[in-house]
Amino acid sequence: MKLVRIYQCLCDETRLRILNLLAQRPLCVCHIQEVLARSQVQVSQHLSRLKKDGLVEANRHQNWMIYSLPKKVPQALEAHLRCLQDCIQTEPVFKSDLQALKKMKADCDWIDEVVSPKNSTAQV
Amino acid sequence: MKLVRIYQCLCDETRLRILNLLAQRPLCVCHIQEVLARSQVQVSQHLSRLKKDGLVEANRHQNWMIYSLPKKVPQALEAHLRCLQDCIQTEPVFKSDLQALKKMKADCDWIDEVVSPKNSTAQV
DNA sequence: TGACAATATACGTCAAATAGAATATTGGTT
DNA sequence: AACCAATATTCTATTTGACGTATATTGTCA
Repeated sequence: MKLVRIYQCLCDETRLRILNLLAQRPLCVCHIQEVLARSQVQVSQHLSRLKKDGLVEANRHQNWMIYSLPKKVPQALEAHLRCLQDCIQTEPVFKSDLQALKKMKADCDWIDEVVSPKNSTAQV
Repeated sequence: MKLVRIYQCLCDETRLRILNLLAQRPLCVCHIQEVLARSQVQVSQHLSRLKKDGLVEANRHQNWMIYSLPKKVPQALEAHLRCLQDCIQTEPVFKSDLQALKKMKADCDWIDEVVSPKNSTAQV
């Protein structure tokens, strides 16, 4: 993957906010939409942009698309995502996004179950 | 400095190539122009873009503007520039730019003298 | 199957970024 | 002062990106 592509993905604040959220946990579109207070279309478009370049991956579960950071990414990308994580919390938007996310914890706990079920028969 | 600004600077390949060159040594516009085989205007415009956000600094020496990476940059920027440096050599363009630069070494050695003169009276 | 919920895609529009041409600026030289 | 070399700026055309509206897709459930 070309280096410049990474930066082209990261050069939009909405996408940075999305990645910041996904760095916490897998989420479905509606949760992201709610935290960012952006339209469904906008969130969806940014997500598909990120997916196109492999910065996120998507898995459908029933009606919901669960987006997450891929477990395994190219080395350059991994380095940059780590660097991003190191720097991002110094900015208020990102911090408050995480707080908003925490408040919704109950709403998205089921996702953790789906992604890494403790009991493999316990599917929703 | 806002994080997204950093990425907006880095999301253009020409600018990445410029930064890659400047990571080696201070250079004047005409050298960059030659290595990148881009027009004077284009190089100048990208440089002024980078300067606007503090990714490079400029010092005039006679007819020449000497561009260089600032010694001291904000922490987030520094982290990202380091990350960039770690990753950039895996791509052919950047590697060959450095080789082209080496071939011009003789042409730009005077810059090193100007930037950090061994003998302070030895100005061109 | 019909209706609904969650998400995606298509298309048009507007703003911002890029590149090129022409011109301006700055400093040195004669 | 006239001229030249190096670089910057302005103006304009073109491209690209973001966003909104409308619509399509996919899966669930009655």
